[in-house]
Amino acid sequence: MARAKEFDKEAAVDAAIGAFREHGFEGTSTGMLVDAMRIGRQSLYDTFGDKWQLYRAAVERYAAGETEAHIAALRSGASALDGIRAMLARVVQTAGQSCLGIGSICEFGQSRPDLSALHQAADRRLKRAATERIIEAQAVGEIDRALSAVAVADFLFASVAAIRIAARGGADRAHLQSLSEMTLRAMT
Amino acid sequence: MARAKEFDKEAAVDAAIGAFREHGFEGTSTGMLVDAMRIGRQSLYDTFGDKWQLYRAAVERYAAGETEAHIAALRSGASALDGIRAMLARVVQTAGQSCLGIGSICEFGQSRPDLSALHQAADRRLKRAATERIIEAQAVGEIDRALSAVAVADFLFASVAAIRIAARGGADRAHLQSLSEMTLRAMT
DNA sequence: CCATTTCTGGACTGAACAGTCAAAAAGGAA
DNA sequence: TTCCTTTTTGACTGTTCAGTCCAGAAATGG
Repeated sequence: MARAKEFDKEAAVDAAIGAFREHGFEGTSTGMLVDAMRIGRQSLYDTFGDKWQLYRAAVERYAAGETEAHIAALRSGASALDGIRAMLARVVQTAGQSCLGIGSICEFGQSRPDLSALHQAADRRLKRAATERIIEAQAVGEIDRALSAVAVADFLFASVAAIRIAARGGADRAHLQSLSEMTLRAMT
Repeated sequence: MARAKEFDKEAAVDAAIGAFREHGFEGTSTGMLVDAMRIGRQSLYDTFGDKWQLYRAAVERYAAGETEAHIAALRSGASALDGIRAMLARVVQTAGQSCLGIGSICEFGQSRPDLSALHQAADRRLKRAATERIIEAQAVGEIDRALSAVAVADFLFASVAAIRIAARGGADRAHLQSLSEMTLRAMT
């Protein structure tokens, strides 16, 4: 055996997430990453390969955490609709920090298949969970039965993106709250 | 007097818009701009100052054109609601190209006041026009009178952003169509 | 046709960039 | 301790970047 790593890999990725979400991939230099992650330059390259692979690792970890939080909120409510409300409330509350997922999609669109694959995987997981909860809500009449549950789930996460972009553009809490109310209105 | 400019400044900015909307500010090099705009490197610096000023000019012109198109669509319909439908239909149809406004907000957030000022100006103009039309629609009962017209306008443009991001993320026409229908559902 | 200005193209500059190297330091196993 | 392996550190490399400079060609109006 030999010397053990001094830093925590996941904590380092979290720090990278913080840098990338604020400045994007192109706007974040390796110097900024080294500073933010508090590790040596070589450790970065040894551990993650290169800047792009680190970015992918950051997007993947961010997506996993965000997906988990969304699903936990969805399941938290007493009723299914309460779960959806809780999810939107969390989005409004945390909208002060920009979303790495949206930033990544805006910056690269469909031009990097390896990145798109990460987004699609998170998206599927998220929409499956939401669709289940929406069907539940429809069963008890909390959400209009005439609507396609999948279409409602699509709309729900499109609205999450809308709220986050509005926040990034400078909208205040009250405006975001209003957007989330309109979102709920569309489905009930 | 002396030689007149050979290239059309506005056409050059349009070409810059094409480059910036696809790759963002940081992702677009001056070399790419010179190629896209079909002008000499020196002409670019003589005419626009530097890369950032060119970017601002691009965002400004893009915002002006997009605002104009949205307002024209809003006013095109026989009824006010038809105008809103027309606007959303145009957004769905043109969602194949990424939006420079959204890209710009995602990339820079509130960190560049000169950029934020451009966005705010376009936003105000757009929301004023939309609010007028929404009030009109409420008067004839096409849109729920219980809603705040301003909140509906906010939601409408948030939904435009949502549709465009969904498209950038790979959603097909049918999905975007469904999002626009849900948007209309929230206000009627 | 001359003076003036602009366009073009390429060469250039200093800074910032992503990524590498090699020596020093640190841990565990014998 | 000694030896081997890995991490760390900071200096280093070649490239690309934004922006400048220059010289010649082209176009306009006096």
